[in-house]
Amino acid sequence: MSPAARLDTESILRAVFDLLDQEGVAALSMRTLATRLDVKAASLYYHVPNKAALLQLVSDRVASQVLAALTPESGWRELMTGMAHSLREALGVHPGAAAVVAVRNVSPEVFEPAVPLVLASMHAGLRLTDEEALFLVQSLFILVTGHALAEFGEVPEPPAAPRAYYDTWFDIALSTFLAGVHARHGADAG
Amino acid sequence: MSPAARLDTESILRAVFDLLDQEGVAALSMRTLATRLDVKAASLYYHVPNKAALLQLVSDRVASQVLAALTPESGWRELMTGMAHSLREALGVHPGAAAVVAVRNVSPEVFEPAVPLVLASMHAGLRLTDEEALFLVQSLFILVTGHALAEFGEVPEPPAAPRAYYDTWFDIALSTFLAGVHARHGADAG
DNA sequence: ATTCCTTTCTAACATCGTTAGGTTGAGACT
DNA sequence: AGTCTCAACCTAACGATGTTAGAAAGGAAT
Repeated sequence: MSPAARLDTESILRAVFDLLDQEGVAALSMRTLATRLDVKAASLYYHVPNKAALLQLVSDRVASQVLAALTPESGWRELMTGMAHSLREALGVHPGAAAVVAVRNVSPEVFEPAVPLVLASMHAGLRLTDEEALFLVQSLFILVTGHALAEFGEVPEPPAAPRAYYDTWFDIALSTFLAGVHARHGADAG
Repeated sequence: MSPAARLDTESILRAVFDLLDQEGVAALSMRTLATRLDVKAASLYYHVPNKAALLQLVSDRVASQVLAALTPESGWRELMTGMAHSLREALGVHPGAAAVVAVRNVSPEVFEPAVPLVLASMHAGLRLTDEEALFLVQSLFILVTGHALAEFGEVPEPPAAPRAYYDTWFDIALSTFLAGVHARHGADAG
């Protein structure tokens, strides 16, 4: 080591979230980001390969938070409602991140470690293949992300409709999807 | 009129779709677009206020195509499967447009005219309020769009998985959602 | 011919992501 | 102590972007 590093990937990522939350995705440039960190833009490239990789980090961070919040040994319904709610909450805390997460697929390194837990829960009370289980979970992810995107289009402009509107929409979308999962794969149904 | 207009909003929009299809959203700049039309970039601004408005036109065009394909006097299931399939087909024909459509809400001017038809179909065989019906339709829209986005992330790079993978995923997501709608609101259920 | 009005142009602005190459300064080694 | 090394930052510049102001072009109307 040498001149006590002012920067690292983690601190940069934190600044990205701050900037995203306060100014929105449109205000996120390598220069505005660097300014927040009392540094020049080029310095960021020592810690991060490029902007795309930085945004992928944002997406993966949100996803890994959601996956880390999963409770093992739970049933499929608990898993899916938990996932949906914690994802929605994460995107509610970081509204500017919704537009970033929505257009990016989660990295396999982030998703794959959670697969066994997901499959175990999905098979607890459901009759389906592994492939079907993962498809359903990914679809739920898409549904929640897309919903958040509709709510926080271009932060920080406030949503067009009141919060309650999106809350009920979310509840309806979620419970409808879960009802479909139960109807098609529920252990007590066909 | 004067020097026989080479440009109009419609021809520009066509060129946007062509460019989107062939080179992807990353290659769509006002300059590349103008070059395709044998014109300089600034000329576009006589016909379109800015790039954001142009992308909104793309989104609205896709949406209005989908809504125009709806068959009146149909049941809710026919409506929703028809919507889902024609939206997926439209985004399959214009893969680069998926990223554009996904991050934009459909303009009210495009959506509202279709509301009566949508509500009539949704009420044919379903017990729910108007608000619930619209929520479900919008959720389906989000689901299909998000799915297409996962498939065609950054066109024209080919998808990571084979076509069949996304086909079965799509079928599972759609039929699960529809099963949920039926389970929760089917006229013969509770 | 001259005027008028629509459409396109040239030229420029600020900002963007990114790279090449120079500077700094703390710890390691003699 | 002096010197070397190398991580971590800087300056400066590149080309590309969206956008605007204002000039030019060229039919249509007088």
